[in-house]
Amino acid sequence: MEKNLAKTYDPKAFEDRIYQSWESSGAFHAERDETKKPFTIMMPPPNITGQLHMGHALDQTLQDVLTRWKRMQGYSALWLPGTDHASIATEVKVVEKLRQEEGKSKEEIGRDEFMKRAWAWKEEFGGRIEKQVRKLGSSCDWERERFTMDDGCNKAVVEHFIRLYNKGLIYKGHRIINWCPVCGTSLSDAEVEHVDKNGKYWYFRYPGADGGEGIVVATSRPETMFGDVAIAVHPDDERYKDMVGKKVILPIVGREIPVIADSYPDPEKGTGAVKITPSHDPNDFEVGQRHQLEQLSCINDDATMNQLAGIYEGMDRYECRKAWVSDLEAAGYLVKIEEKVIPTGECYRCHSVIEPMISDQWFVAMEALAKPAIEAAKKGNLIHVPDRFEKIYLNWLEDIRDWCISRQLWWGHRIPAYYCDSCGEIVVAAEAPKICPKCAKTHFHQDEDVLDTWFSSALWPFSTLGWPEKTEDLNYFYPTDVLVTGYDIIFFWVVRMVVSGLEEMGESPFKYVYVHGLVRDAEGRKMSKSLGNGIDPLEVIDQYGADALRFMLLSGITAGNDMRFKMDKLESARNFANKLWNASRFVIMNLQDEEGNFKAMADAGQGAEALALKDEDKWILSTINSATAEITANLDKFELSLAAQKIYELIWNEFCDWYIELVKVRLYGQDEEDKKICRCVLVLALKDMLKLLHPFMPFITEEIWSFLPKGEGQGFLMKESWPVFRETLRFAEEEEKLNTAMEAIRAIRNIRAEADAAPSKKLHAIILASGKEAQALQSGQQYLKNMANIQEICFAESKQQVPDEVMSAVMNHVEIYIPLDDLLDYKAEYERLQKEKARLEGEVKRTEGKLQNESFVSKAPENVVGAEREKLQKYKDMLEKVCQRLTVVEAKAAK
RNA sequence: GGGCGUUUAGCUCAGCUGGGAGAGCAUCUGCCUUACAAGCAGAGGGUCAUAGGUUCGAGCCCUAUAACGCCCACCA
Repeated sequence: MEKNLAKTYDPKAFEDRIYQSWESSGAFHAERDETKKPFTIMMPPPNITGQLHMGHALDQTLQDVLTRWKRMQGYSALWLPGTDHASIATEVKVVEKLRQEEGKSKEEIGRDEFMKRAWAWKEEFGGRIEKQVRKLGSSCDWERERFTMDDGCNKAVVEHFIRLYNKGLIYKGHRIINWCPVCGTSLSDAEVEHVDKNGKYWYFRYPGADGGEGIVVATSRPETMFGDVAIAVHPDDERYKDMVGKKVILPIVGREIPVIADSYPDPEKGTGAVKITPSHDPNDFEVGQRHQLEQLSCINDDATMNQLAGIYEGMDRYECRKAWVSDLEAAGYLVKIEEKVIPTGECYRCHSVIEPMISDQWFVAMEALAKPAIEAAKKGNLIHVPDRFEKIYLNWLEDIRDWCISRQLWWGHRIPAYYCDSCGEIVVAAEAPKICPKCAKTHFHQDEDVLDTWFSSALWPFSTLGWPEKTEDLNYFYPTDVLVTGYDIIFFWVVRMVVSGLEEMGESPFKYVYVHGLVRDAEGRKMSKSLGNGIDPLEVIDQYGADALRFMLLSGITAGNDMRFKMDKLESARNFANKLWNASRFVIMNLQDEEGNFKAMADAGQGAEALALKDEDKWILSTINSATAEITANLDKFELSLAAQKIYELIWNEFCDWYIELVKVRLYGQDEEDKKICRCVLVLALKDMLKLLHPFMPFITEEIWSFLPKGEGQGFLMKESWPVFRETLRFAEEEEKLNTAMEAIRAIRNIRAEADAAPSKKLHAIILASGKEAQALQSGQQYLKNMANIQEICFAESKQQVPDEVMSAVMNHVEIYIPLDDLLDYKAEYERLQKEKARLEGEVKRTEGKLQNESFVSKAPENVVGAEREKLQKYKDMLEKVCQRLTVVEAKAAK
């Protein structure tokens, strides 16, 4: 067993091992514990077809940070994982596999056989993504893992369906829906993407049946003309007043159709006359209903033309369009062609053009269901982070249309509706009825269709906790606390979860919706398979470690905004891990003797306050203490990125750059009692920082933790308590003192660099100081000596004691002089002082201006005015000193 | 046609309730100093898109404009 960390940071050496030990010890499992408050997050279930991508990685990281943080805060934190059956996506893949491997279609093997293949697919690939999620370090409760098509979820889906049906909120309707001819199924409105495409308006003449001129109509879809049943004009349109009620002839086809008056046509658009095709256009469908028009379909489910298209039967819709237009043109019906951008609906899965079609489908009546969901957000029972997404959420709900939930697929939850073979009576029930309530016959067949994937996803926050049973889990963990997801599925998922949660549970399924953006590539493009610009999180983890990936994904992001994936950010995160690794190695080294046993430490049983702390000890403890408060406040406000940045600065800038360096001289010194205190503070500080960092970088912090001395009953870091701010660890005076010393150190280092004095060269310093600063530097002499490599410091009483041949720096109440003999570079100093003078003059001018402004003095808060006065004094003071020095240096530089 | 976001250092982005412009990377200069060169020390670099307004005070609030991006919308 190694006693200290390995020489180099190698995440591969421990990440998997640590994850396994967490999981096998049950550390992720959330118990119902009435002494604790629950904290619940439902993982958005990844598709079983999916591979882990960067979007998941971000999503997972955000959730894991929140879960680990709350768990450390003492909540019973449940993060429930699972996968989604992804009806269409999976079916497409299984069909494809079947075709490739066996050359068969799904119809050829039949429904039962197909379902077997699909389940086999699920078994094979469903587990893949779970392994990948583990790689990220996600601390979810695998013992409660669920699948949207497992028994419990199935039950919930059927129950929900039946309940809505019985309330009249689910109905079967013969309506126009979005049809994807390639996927071979209907789609909901949300599943249709709108794309602007270059197209045309063709203007055709429909001659009058009475031999008159008829009407010219523009259309972007000539191939639907076979389904035309009327021409509509606006009742107030003078041009067509006489035509209303008359008939026109459908060109070539010869069928007579009426001219009707309806408010739908816009006289400004096209010719003001619209051909009405109720079967292939949603607007025309409505017009058709208003006027009881026939519904003539001319396109088949696979987007070929049917017999209504006559000689074009069997042609693809676009082939037909071409031929039909040229035939119309030849026959003299084409009036003109106009280039036009046509808004087109595309299938969100396969991007083929949606065909509006009339068919029998199941719908959820949304209007009544939407109301409570709107209320929930308005009343603040549902809070969006950032809040602008509330508007998007509300807009969608306030303008909601009925949701088409049936899909002409096999993989999914089969609709629990049964039809009597004799009389056609519909019975909605969990199981096939024994006897028909209408005709008393006994043969039934189940509806062939399955439900929209999102119908089951909508139940996820409570179906996973056992609903419809009244389980203890449901009672304890519901409603959940936060839902974390990307803005791209607000409509598909978030809205529907809220709706069904309110309907079935009477409470919003979560209090907060944390919405994150997309992870784009370095050029800002969306990562996509077709572009091939995706970056595989697993490869990144392999190379840089999961901690680096997680930290990188959280750095510099804001809720709701997209981010770019940059390799240099990743390296920076990895470097940070490395920095922590080495600092920890240093700490551990100093705790141990040659055999690796822990040396004696001052007893910190009563806390750091009980120790004989030196100023720098108080400073670092105080700094960590206030950072703790800030980081916690950031997390409370979902400002994960700011929290991550603060812990980064704390570890690197404060602890590594200053505290470790300050304390080295003590560790290498002779005072054994003081060494004990040093070790103690180092461990205390490191432990607190590891805790603060743990939610962000769980692996490295856990690994380091395992090497540190632990108290009774201490095990995993992930089980430790989140640090809290302690009033007794606030040391304002020491902070001020150290800040003065640091400023002086920086000033001396600057002079050294300017004068090109080697870092190894010992220097002397003469300091002229007054007030608190004088005291701080007097008692902090050792800091300057160690940190700026000063051999001797002389505190002068007056300028007279300062030799001529020096370089200088001016601080508030402090002047530092460094004799440099041959290395003197007055020119450099002159330039620096000039700049400093200009800066100070600016500051003096600005503050003076403010203070001379009477309304500022009278209206601004007192403390602001006071601070401004102090600043003015300080700057004037410094400016005076700089000017004095400048006259000396100017003369020297001139020589 | 509506709505939203972004515009801050060369690049990628932070900037909490309005009170002296920040980080990472890149650049320049020194350093292999016994935790770390995946590092240390020092330095340079910004009219916070533009124009108005509110305010004692604006990167932040209001109005308008521009560029880029996104979402929603049933259009022939």
